Amino acid sequence: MVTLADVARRANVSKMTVSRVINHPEQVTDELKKLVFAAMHELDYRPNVAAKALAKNRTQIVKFFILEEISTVEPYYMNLLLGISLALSRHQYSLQLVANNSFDLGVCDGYIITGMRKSDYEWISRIEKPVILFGENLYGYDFVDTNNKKGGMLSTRYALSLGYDKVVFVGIDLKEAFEYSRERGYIQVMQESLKEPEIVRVENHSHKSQEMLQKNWEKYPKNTAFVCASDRIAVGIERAIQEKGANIPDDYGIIGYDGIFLDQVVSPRLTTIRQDVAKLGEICGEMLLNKIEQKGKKQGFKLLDPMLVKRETTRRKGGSEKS
Amino acid sequence: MVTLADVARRANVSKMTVSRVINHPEQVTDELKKLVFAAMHELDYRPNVAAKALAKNRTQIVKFFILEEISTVEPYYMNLLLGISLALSRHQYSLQLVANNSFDLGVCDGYIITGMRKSDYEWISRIEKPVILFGENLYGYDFVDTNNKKGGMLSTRYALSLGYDKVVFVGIDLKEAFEYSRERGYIQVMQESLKEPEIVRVENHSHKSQEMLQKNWEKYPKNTAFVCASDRIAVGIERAIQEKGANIPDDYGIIGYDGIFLDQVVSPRLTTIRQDVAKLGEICGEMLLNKIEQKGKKQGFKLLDPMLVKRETTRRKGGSEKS
DNA sequence: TTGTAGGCGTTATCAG
DNA sequence: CTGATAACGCCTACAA
Repeated sequence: MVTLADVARRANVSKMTVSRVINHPEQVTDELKKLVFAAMHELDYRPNVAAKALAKNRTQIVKFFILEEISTVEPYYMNLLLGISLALSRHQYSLQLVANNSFDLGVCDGYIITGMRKSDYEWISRIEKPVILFGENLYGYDFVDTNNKKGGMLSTRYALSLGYDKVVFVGIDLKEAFEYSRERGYIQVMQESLKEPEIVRVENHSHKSQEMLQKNWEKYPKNTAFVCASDRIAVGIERAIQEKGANIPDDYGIIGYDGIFLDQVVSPRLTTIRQDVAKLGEICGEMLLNKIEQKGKKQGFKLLDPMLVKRETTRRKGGSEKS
Repeated sequence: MVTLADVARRANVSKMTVSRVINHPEQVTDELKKLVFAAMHELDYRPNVAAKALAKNRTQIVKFFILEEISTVEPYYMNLLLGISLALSRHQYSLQLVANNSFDLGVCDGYIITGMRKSDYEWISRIEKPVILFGENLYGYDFVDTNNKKGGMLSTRYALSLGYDKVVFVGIDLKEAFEYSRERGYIQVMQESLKEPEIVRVENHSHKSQEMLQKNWEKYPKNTAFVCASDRIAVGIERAIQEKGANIPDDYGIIGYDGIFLDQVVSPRLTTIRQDVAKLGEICGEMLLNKIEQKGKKQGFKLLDPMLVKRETTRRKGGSEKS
């Protein structure tokens, strides 16, 4: 195993100079830096994480809390984790996952928390180490999310542009910020278009949205588009329409939200709002590492713009659009 | 921070005695052990992972390699990861995820690898640190999986018991061990029942199995059951049958394989073979930790029995069965 | 069975 | 700007 000392010997400097080249390069002359880098490269030096952690009184571990029922967790979480892990690895951090509401905080340098609901506010506020939330919130916690309002605007605007007469928002029956933001985007675009918003909310299960539409079928005449707050909901809407024998996308349009996995596995494939979840994960990781580095300093929030993915549950305007 | 030294002082023993109580309790008298445990408890002592790692020349890190295209990865991987992480955490290990075929092995104590194909054999065999595969293989690597043959037998036997006349196996178009095992289970039960096996293979996408069935619809008369090698495939089969306006489960039965997420999100809900993926993950983690502890000693393999989950894509025999 | 001394690889601190 | 020294908390090896 190559250590700092080996590199130091090779470069004819002290261990401290090597250490500084790594951690405080601005304190070292360019000349020495060059020498040291060369030596590190020749010897293929890999810093020893444990030693660093010990010396700095760190763990180099981040915990990822999933507060939702794991069975209802969206499949895109896998991508989120990949992104997080990527960012952490770059800084020699690694990951522990915590689910099932085991409130044991354990030993680590910081937390990424997802699926926070109002009721979690209290105990999260007690955590002393740095925390970043995945998912927007109104409690002042630092967070990362897609721009949910923009997502709602994107899909609504697109539905209107395709000439659907009635555009209904099918939301998730949760009083949470991300949901309100998507609805706000919908409402804003509707009002700008001088249309009356119409929102219905269901649990985030395909069978619930399916049931909702079956029961209220007569409320939705032909030429209606359903702008949904999740792909799960969109899938249920799609099934209900198919059951009625109506035509998708000519009579009815559907736009989902999430764009990972589920959208691909139905037929016709969902037009949806895609979030770059892996990227979001990366940003989460970086933000947390910064916060750790800065002794818990507030980081604010970061919103990533979502994209519209045009597929088979909405009409074509004509022209060639990507599938 | 409470250290070994603090505990030692409190218990009026040396640091080494405390260390021994933790790592080699058999070398310490019961009397002292009691004292030490009491002291640890009173002080809420938590061992410092970094220090331990440094002293033992370990990293306390395990890498998880995903060799499949991440976009085709099954949603159940999230549960697998939770299981792995749980096992690792118990032994103060943490996790790094690696995807996108970045062949950088990095620094860690061992690897869990999933999605290995024949072409990966070569480079995996070069890895010096302990490796456990998730997914059965014929190359002598230690692995953890469900009993795929048993899974194939379970679903085939159930289909036959429900009186479906023809029972067809819709497999995944991959020359891999897990697929062969599922097929073997199917074939064995068919032969025991003096029925002719009939196997068709498609890519593991719902649209592919759907297409297959659309094209070959006339081959499958009423009273056929499709035993599928994945829920994805089963979902496509279900859609194709519905398109034809045939009745599920009376005219046609469907049984999937995996039992996480996808089975719940279609309608009617899939009868399927469920794997306890989180448990599998836990076992993976434990097996790897053992292997690390035993300096790379061969661990063999561990198969977990899958379960049949009876839902709505197969007939009822009568009686009350869980949904 | 228990204790002592030394070292694991890194970084902070202080001196030059 | 660079170097020597002393931690960081634990474990191995050896001594008692």
